[in-house]
Amino acid sequence: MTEGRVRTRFAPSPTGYLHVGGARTALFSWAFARHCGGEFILRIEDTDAVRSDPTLATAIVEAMEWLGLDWDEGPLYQSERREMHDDLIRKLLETGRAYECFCTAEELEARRAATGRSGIGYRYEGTCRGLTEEQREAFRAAGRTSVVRLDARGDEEIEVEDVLRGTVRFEAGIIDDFIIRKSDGTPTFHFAVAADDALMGITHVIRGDDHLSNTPKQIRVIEALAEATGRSCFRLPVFVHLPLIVGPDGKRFSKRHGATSVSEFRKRGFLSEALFNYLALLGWSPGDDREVMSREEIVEAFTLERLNKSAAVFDEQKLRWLNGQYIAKVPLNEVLEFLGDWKAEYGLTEERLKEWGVPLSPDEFVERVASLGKDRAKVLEEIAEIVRYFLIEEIEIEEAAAKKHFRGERLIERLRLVRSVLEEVEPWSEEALETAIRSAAEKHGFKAPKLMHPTRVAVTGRAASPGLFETVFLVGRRRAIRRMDRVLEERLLEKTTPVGGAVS
RNA sequence: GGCCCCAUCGUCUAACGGUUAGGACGCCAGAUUCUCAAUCUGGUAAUCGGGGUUCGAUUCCCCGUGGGGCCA
Repeated sequence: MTEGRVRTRFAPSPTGYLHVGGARTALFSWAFARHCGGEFILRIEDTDAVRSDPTLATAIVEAMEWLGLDWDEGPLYQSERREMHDDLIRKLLETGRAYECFCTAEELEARRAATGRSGIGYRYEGTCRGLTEEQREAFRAAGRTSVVRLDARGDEEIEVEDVLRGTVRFEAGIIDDFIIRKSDGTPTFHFAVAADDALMGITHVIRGDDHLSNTPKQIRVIEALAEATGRSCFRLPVFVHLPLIVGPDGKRFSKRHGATSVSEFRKRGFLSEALFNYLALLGWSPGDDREVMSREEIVEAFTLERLNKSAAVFDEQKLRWLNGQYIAKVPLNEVLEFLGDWKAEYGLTEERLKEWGVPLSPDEFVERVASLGKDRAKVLEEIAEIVRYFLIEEIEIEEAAAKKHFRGERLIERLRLVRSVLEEVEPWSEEALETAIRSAAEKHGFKAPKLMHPTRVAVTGRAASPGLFETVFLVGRRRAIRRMDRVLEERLLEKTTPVGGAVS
């Protein structure tokens, strides 16, 4: 036995991807074990062969790894523990703590209906509890299948000791003789969970709030097992029932609220550290004003006492903010890795850049552009969109941007002026561009921004971009001029009568 | 419906009987820059309601209300 040593576990069932709610539960279990110098175990609850999918089990394991939630034992598969479960159920049968039940679904349904109130809250009466061996034989001979039920009778109320909620009392008789082995021979969830947690020496069962109501059943399983086997491992763990994560409508956070699985967030370009940090802060706080915290800092500060009792709304806005904080710190090469092969995707060859008039190698160009996107993105997947006009030939001019900056005195003249600067400036560099455009502005009596804003819109199609000179530089001399020309042409076509005089 | 849990700004939370109820996200202003982003300043905004207990309740107790979970 691991006396005194904290052991926690995370026990997802592979019926879906790792949900952020599950991930947070795992995170708290993990952080508690790490904080205490204890052990964290990953157990896959794949007992339900029908609904379980091995692919999903793999996906969950990967998501755990990605989040940095490493485990000391596992992944253990519950399905591989079948023999142990069978042995224990046999023991319960032998000692009379459990019994075979031959009631058919139809019989149960009829009795349920007879209780009225649409049958909600029906409790099995224990009909098969006192069956003799002869009666059982008769049922078998008649071709009836059986399940195994736990004799869960008790006169005293069941107390669940929960770290967050104190002692939660359930009235005696609230639970019936529930099934611990289904007719197909597989153990039920309540049985397997309780048995495995005990068998594995789990000291703290940290799980979702939704299991609180089922805990009395699991306590009954442990009690029965202790009695039937006499083994000391069958004693109650400390329970910690975490509040759920809910959507903006207060309902359990689910697909209809948008992305919910860890892998989706990963795909969209949320960083592992950011999601980890955010999840840690959802229902827990370090007690001081820290918000941006590393895994180490979280482990260091983590205690169960600082967990919150009420449900928390998943706020993607705040996640985005945190993610932005981490993106700012992440090295560019990691961002590039996420972005994939831009050179291939956008055809950024040596020749293409040369044709655009960008005096950079494809690698340099991609780095510069990605870096500009990185500085502005809250989520990695947004980067390509933010810097799109650097990557493609033809751009759309956003209407709002045009409306805002293609106006005012001598617009055409200003655009032509900049165009001529782009044509003549040497060398094609950020610094030279700045000097040339600013002096041209001064020379012709314009405030620099008067030249810059329309230029930005013409060259990027948008009212917002990185610094104008760097932007123009990266768009390239030829491509920038083409974009200016296109705007000039369209403006002139728009106004049938030429505006102002030709430039100089 | 029965049982159980929960309740501080819109959201995440701090304050474990005594604070002008603090911080963060968002939002709104301002500073800064050529715009955006970032950054910095300032502002907006909360103790669900009613009873108790107490010299004093966000905090403890009860009831109500609301939300959620489990039970099929």
